[in-house]
Amino acid sequence: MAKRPVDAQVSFPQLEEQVLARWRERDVFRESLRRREGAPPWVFWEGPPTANGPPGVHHVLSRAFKDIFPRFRTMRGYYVERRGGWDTHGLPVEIAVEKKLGIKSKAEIEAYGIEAFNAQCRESVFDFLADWNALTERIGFWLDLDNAYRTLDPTYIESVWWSLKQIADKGLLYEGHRVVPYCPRCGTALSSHEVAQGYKNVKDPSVYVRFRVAQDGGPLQAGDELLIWTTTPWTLVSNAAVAVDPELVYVRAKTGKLEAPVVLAEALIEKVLGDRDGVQIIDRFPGAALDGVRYEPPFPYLGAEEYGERGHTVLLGDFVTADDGTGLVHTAIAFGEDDFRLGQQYGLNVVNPVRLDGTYDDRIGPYEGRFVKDADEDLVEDLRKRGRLLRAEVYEHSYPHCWRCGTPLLYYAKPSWYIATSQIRDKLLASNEQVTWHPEHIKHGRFGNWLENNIDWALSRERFWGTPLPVWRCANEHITVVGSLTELEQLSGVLLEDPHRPFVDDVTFPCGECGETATRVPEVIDVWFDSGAMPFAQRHAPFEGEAEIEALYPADFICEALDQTRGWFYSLLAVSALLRGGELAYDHVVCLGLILDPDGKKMSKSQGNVVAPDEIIDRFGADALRWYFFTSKLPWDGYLFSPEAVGEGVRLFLRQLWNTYRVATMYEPSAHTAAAGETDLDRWIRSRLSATVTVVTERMDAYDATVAGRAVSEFVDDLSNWYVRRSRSRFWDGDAVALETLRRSLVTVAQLLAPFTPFVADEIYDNLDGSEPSVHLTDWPQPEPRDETLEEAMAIARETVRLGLAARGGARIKVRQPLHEAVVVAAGRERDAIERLGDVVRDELNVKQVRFVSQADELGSYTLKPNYRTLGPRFGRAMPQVAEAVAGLDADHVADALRAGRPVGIFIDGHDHTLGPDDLQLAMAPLAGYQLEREGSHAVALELTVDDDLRREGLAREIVHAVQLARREAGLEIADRIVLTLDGDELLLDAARVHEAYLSGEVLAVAVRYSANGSDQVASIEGRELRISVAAV
RNA sequence: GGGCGAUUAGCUCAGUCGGUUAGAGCGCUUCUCUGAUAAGGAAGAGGUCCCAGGUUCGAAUCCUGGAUCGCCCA
Repeated sequence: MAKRPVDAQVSFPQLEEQVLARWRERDVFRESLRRREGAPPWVFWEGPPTANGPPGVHHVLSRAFKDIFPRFRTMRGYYVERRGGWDTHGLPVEIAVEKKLGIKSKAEIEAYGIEAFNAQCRESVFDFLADWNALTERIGFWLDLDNAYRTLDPTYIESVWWSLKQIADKGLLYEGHRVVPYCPRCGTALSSHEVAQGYKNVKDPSVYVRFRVAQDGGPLQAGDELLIWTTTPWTLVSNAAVAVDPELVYVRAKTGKLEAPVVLAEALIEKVLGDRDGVQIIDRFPGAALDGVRYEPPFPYLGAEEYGERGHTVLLGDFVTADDGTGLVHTAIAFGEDDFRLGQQYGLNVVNPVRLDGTYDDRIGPYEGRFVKDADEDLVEDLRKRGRLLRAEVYEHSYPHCWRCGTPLLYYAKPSWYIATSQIRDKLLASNEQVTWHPEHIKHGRFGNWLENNIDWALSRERFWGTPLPVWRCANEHITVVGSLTELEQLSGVLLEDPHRPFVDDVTFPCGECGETATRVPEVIDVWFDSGAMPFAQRHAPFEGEAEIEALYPADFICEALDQTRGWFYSLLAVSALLRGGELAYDHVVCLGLILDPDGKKMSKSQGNVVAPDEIIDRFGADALRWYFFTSKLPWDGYLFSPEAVGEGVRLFLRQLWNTYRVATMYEPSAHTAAAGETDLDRWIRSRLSATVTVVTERMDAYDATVAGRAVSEFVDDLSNWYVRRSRSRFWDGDAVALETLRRSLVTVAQLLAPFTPFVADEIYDNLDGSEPSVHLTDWPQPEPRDETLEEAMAIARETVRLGLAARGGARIKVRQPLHEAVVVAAGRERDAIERLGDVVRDELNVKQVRFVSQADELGSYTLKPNYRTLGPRFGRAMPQVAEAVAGLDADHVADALRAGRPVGIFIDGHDHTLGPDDLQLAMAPLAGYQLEREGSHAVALELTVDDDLRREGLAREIVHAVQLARREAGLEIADRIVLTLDGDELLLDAARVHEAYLSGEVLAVAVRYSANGSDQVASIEGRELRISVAAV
């Protein structure tokens, strides 16, 4: 029996707090782990969030999915360690601290002191830890927060160092150049995220410049002019080469305005030269023909020899388009991504005449010391004077600026440390190949493409708060990569308690090769490497615990939002591949979509459309929010989030479940009903339950919470709207079998729901069963054998009822008015089904009997349709003729034939063909004059004649209804016995007398009196007056 | 500019292997039932399956191109 009464007006948020208290008291989470000790492990990795801001509703999404599958797997018998983790390093943390301190540049940070600055960072990353921990618990995300790993811990950093040394030992760590968006004023590179914040529409010069060909080459002659276009004249002083598309068609042409022939893409003649008519094309050739042509640079400050052999020549590039410009692209190695890559490809030296503060160095003679952007105008004027300018315009476009100080960013080649991931691309792809992605398209789409185009991992950041790059270098450029704190101690004699900057910067040691002093390079590493190292770093491996990293891989399950494809999903895979080759890093990934507001806009603070999780949870509860995320749609396409949508789930599912559960606690089983035995209805709901267990298990095994959850909700609907509804009178009688069937169903539902809505599931379990301290400590239910015949029969019976009720609706006869007969068209299995469940059908339709006709003739006629699904493949092109032939058949005749098991012949294209029962679809057509509802091959008709007996019976039911209302009006409890006094219209009183036993039973009257009474309530039944008095006894 | 995804009823979403009357819930209208739970049941209105081509006997579904939105990258 239930331990507690159940409040119909439950507050789910309050209930959840009670359940949380019970979990704490009974130590349920830890107990769930203890009980599975020694069981097969199922490995989950937590992708660490940063706790320097409050958690949002999108964090609840990922945390809900990170919870549901571990809970499910635990119930399935696995040991699922769930260790929390915090990402603690990185530029966002630094920026938050800069804001707090009111400083804006690296110089200011250095002035403030790196030690003090990093101390601030260390503190701020846990500013919102309490919020995160509270939310994690409140939403029922079972995660070991007490032992959470933190990327700032020396043990964690040491594991990261170890892995970097492994990578360096394989020759995959190197220093190279990289073009980054750089703010010359702040003296720092910006992350892509920061760059995205700072785009502004600006007017830049747009100049077409003439480069004179230096010597004959290919189709060109010395003195010809290459036309190039740029919006950054300041980069022309370090022009290194010109790029053309090898396949694009170029021309050598004479214009009226210039003496020398010019060279440009044919497609752009009009755009560049203004008109086509005055242009005389001398020669046409593909860009490949220009390969190697030597030209004179626009400015004399840096000679070709500075760049190497291919300096100031035409190169072939795959990024050149004929969309704008001239089809010949000015290439300045140090100032553009494409330029830089092309330079690498052709072995050009990186020559950068711009200082870190954005001014030219002494190599650019007259311009030395000038801020590059400010030199644009003078440089253009210089070109004009020397006859090197074709024309100069103003060009409006969007260009990135520093979001902090507004300075235009420069794309700028800087030295940087790389991991040569492009060398292990095959291993990355091999590892990805073994991953099961949800949704599947990520694998060869977004993620696979990204891996295919893998470029080396730019590992270093010139910042302060991060894992220091464990690389030491001496004056002779000898490199030492340090793999542990102990190793550093052995080299230097210093054992660092805190390996962060600035302490680590002070550690030096004599170089192992030459004995010169080695000092650490200044960089810290990309935070993504931190998180990618979590599989081993969270355990301080290989220094503690597992000495073999291999034992820690792979994860069975990880889950993050879509934006992690190039983030954590990549860093995990890459770190794994760097250390372990192409082995599987993680088996299943659930990749969640983004949460948008109801208008489809991304939630952001500046838009003011952010929904705080507490707002939803306080109103509807955590179960409601979880349920919404799991079942409202497939999670990877993103959500249009609104509180109302969450509320709908509460109303439609949680309330229905709760009320069904409440029914199960309202009635006591009574001994005398125990022998009544099990009915078809009981067997039906058990079979449905079993089917539900099967489907939920299967879908959850496949990481499909959506379909699994919806299957549970369909079952609860069947339980509530059919089983409970049909079992009311048995519950009222205390039928032990019915009550036990309901209770058992709900306990199993609670188990199925435990991973979805852990609070309400546990409350139901605890109150209805409670043999374990929590539903989360039970084993996942096993399906029992099903009775599919009965399930099908019930479906047919319910369909029959549906049609019958529709027929009543059509005839406008209330359900309370009994009718003699329902006539049902059904044969074979269908007839068996309806006969078997005849009580249900008669009762629901309120008819005295159900009569069957096996043919439609009495109620309507058949129509006939070809089954395209079977006939299409067979007849193909002849299908229209088949359809025509079928339409020509006599439907009733065919129905007879098929019923008798005889095939039907048609004649097509001079051949006879035989059609079987599967090839034809019979449907009912209505016949006039009957109150008939039909659908497909089903039909139900009602006999509408109401005689006096039926009329009295109908009136008796109306009276019952009226008395029930009077009881309620009088404030009586549901089980109160009454003395009933009736007076009024004689026809009504007559009906009451005839059906007095029925009436008394329904309204719990110990006696019925027919007389006038002072305290009457007046009811009107079909316009006749009935005065009712109810007196509790 | 490139990649990936999405587009189905007023709203939120399903739609299996291509099969001929495209579904559900919510909302709306009408009715019904209430000893059934802020419920239940019946009926109704509501659709250019984003657009245009193509493949096919047959396309919401497959192919090509385009539009719009979102994400990622440049």
